[in-house]
Amino acid sequence: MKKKNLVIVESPTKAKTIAKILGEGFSVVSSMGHIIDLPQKKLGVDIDNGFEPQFSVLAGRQKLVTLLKKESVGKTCIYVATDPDREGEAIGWHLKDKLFKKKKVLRVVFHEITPAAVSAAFKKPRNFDHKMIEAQFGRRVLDRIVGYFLSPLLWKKIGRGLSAGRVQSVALRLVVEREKQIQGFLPSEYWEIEAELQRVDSKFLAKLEKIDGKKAEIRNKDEADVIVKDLKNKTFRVLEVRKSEKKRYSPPPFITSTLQQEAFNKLRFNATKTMIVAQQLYEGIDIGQSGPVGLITYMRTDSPRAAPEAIKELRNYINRKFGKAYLPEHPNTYKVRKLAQEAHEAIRPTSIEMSPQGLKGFLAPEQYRLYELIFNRFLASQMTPALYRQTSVDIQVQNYQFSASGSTLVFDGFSVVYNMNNKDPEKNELPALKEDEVLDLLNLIPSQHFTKPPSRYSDSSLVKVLEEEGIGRPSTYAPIISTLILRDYMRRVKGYFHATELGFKVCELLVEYFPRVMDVKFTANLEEKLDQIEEGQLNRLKVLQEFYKPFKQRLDFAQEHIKKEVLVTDELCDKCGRPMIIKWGRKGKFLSCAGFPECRNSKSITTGVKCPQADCGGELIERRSRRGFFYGCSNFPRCKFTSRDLPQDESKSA
DNA sequence: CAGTGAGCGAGCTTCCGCTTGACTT
Repeated sequence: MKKKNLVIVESPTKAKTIAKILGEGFSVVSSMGHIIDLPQKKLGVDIDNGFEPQFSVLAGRQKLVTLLKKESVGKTCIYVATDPDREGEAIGWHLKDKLFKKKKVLRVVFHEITPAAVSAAFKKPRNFDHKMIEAQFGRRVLDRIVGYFLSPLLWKKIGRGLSAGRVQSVALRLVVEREKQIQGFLPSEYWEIEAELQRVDSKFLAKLEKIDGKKAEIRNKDEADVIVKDLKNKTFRVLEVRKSEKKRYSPPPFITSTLQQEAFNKLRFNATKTMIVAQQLYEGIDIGQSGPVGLITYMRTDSPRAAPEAIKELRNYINRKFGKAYLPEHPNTYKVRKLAQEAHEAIRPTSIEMSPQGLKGFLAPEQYRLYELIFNRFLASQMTPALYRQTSVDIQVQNYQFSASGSTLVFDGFSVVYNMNNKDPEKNELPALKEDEVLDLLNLIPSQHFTKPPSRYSDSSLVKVLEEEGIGRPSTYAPIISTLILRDYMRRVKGYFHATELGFKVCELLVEYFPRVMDVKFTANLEEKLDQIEEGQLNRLKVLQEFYKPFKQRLDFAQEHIKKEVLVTDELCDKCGRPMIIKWGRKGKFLSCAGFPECRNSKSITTGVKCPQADCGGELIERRSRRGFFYGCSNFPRCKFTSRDLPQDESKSA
């Protein structure tokens, strides 16, 4: 039978699934994201003419355009089934507007790729939502203006090839500010005193909490010694025993941000690796059936909702495998984040019957580990809470008060399959205690501590803040991190981000001259306005005008007032005697004669660490390649020494 | 996982958000 209709979706995997559901009569092709966009080489926004965007076919996408046109020949209707969010609406509209102006084009939306949802959607197609498209155009144009105005400012004032943008620059700010907190942190000493107590034959530890009714603050050894001495041979008496029951609720199924966080915390995958492996699971694995099978739903999502069919299947599974006690009376539901667009459902296994163990032989080790994580998280999401019995006890010793607490697991619930990162699980088992009971003091243990600075961001914690603040989208969390590293604004050292000197410089310039754009809340405010455009209460032109006027003023001011940074060193040019200055080139920093271009002398900046190769005499230089940073010898190519880390220089440790 | 580079500045770089592929060395 001849196919009468054309369906366009965004992802090829989705195209395959939908083709199967729709069957005969529909030809399904994918756009692979945006085909039409602003040009890359120029601004592409007519600022004086209502900020009109100049959209054209993206470089390298012409082939796809030809294919789509060919596919459309002889079709009665084109159904645009791109994702049901702002971007999807715009992708679809561009297709209609630029490629199929004279054709019959209808919009179809569904939030789950299940036969029921897809069939229902095709029964009630609609027209394009122009308010939604306007909101996307507004977002697109604002981002273009911010990025393509600020980046050249950085080229002019700091160095070539740098970049700035609404999202990346705020992410950079978070990392830089954390770095500053760490640099400025002064550790302060404090002491804790624990008492080892005994009742009949069971022992436990209690901590000194209060002195004279106030929080105990012990600053040094002398103070601790005085207290320890004072406490010896005193009576420890139980003041109060409190008992409570605590529920720990099951976690929601994964969305992109939480998957990236947990994959880092539990598997040590960075955000990019998590997405690569998830993509493999989504696209399909050969599991001995005819053709590959997609093991998980779409991995770029901000919604924790799961398809009703999937929840039904899961509840049956829980009942069968774990029993009634693990199945809540009603399905668990989870809150959707405020800025979520909910185009896709949660990340979950496509079938709960495909257990990780059963697939182990077909999966690469990292695929297995990620699939197991996703599988167990989804499983846990529809199970009953874990139940704990908590006991806490206060113990009085004259004007001192000690406390101890312990908790015991009464019922494991969801935690039988998924471990949330609990704080130290109950090492302190408390005996049964009664009020007024006197305890034997076995030992007093004072211990020295220092306050610690906040820890640096990791893939996990950075993605967490970005998501909480509404900065970036599921498809961009991993690329944001990659960009900041690529620009050398920060480096990943053992999984944690260290802001670089360049990162500091760029951040400080932007914060000083563009405080509004650099505000962490800027994106959330923008999102509110975009929502208002979608609701018809605001128009795109107004949003852009309000933003642009003060922005342009600040830009002009910055252009005029920021002096091109010249970093003079104490080194002198060995050709002309003028001082050497630091410049940022394509491959990082280098020393240039201040007399450039009359004197073209340049040198590498050495680390001051000698090359460890015997009889080499060179010094190590930081090098930059496509794969990141490393240290090489100044005598290259004669000496080919390289190292990822800076070796310890014995000549320097005096 | 191993291995990355050889001058950088004079005409180039850049955004955010969708999505995967890849004629060349």
